[in-house]
Amino acid sequence: MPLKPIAPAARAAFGRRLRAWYRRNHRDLPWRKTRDPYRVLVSELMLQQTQVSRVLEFYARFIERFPTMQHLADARPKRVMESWEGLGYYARARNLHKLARHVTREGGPGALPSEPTELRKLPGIGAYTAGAVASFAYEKRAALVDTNVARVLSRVFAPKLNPKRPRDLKKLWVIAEQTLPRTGKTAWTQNQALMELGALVCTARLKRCDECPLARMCKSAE
DNA sequence: TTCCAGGGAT
DNA sequence: ATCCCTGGAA
Repeated sequence: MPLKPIAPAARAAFGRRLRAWYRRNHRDLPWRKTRDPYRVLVSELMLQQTQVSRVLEFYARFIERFPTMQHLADARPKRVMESWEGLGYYARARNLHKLARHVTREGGPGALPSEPTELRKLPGIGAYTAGAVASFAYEKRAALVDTNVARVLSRVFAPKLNPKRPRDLKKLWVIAEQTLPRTGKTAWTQNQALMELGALVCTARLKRCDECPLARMCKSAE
C-alpha cells in the first residue's frame, strides 16, 4: 500500500504555520539553548520517560555533576545511578553510562556521531533518539518520530494510520521525511515545533484544535 | 482508585 | 509481545 505523497503546497503551508506557531508559543527549556550533543542526549533520554517539569531538576543536577561525556565516563556506576534515582527506567542510566565509556574509550574524543545510523549503534539509542541527537545537536536534516510526533502527523495527514501499529509507524516516518524542510537549521525548528505542538496542543487525550495552527489543513480537525 | 503514556531492549 | 517505572489524567 503505497503512501500518497504530500502535495508541495500542503507541505510548505504545514511547515510555515508550524514554525511560526513555535516561535510564539514554545517553552523556554535549557536543552533547547545548547547544541552540545552530550547535553542533548542526556535530556532526550530523560524526557523519554518523564514529564518536562520533572526532568528540569534532574537534568540540571546531572549536568552539574557530570558536565561532559568524559566526566560521566569517569564516574562510578553508583554515583550515576544515584543521580537517576527517582526517574525510573534505570536501564537507561546504565546504558548512558556504558555509552559514555564506549565513546571515550582509548583516547576517543568523547564525541557522539552525527549520523542517525551511527548513533543507533550505541546502547540506549533507538530510531527516535538517533534522529533527535542528529537534528537537535548537529542540526542535521534528520527526521524524528516519537509518539507525540506520530500522533500529530497522523492526525494532520493520515488519520487512518494508527501510530501504535508498527507498520503504520513506518509510514509516519516516511511522512516525517517528506515534510522535512530543506535545511538542517529549519528542520531543527520544525522538529522542535512538532514535539511542542504534540505536547501542548495536539495531545493524546485532548485535541485543542481551536488553538492549533494546523487546524485548517488537518484531516482530523474538529 | 484505576489507567495510561512513553523508547528501547530482549 | 513484554517489561521497565512513575506522575498525573480520568
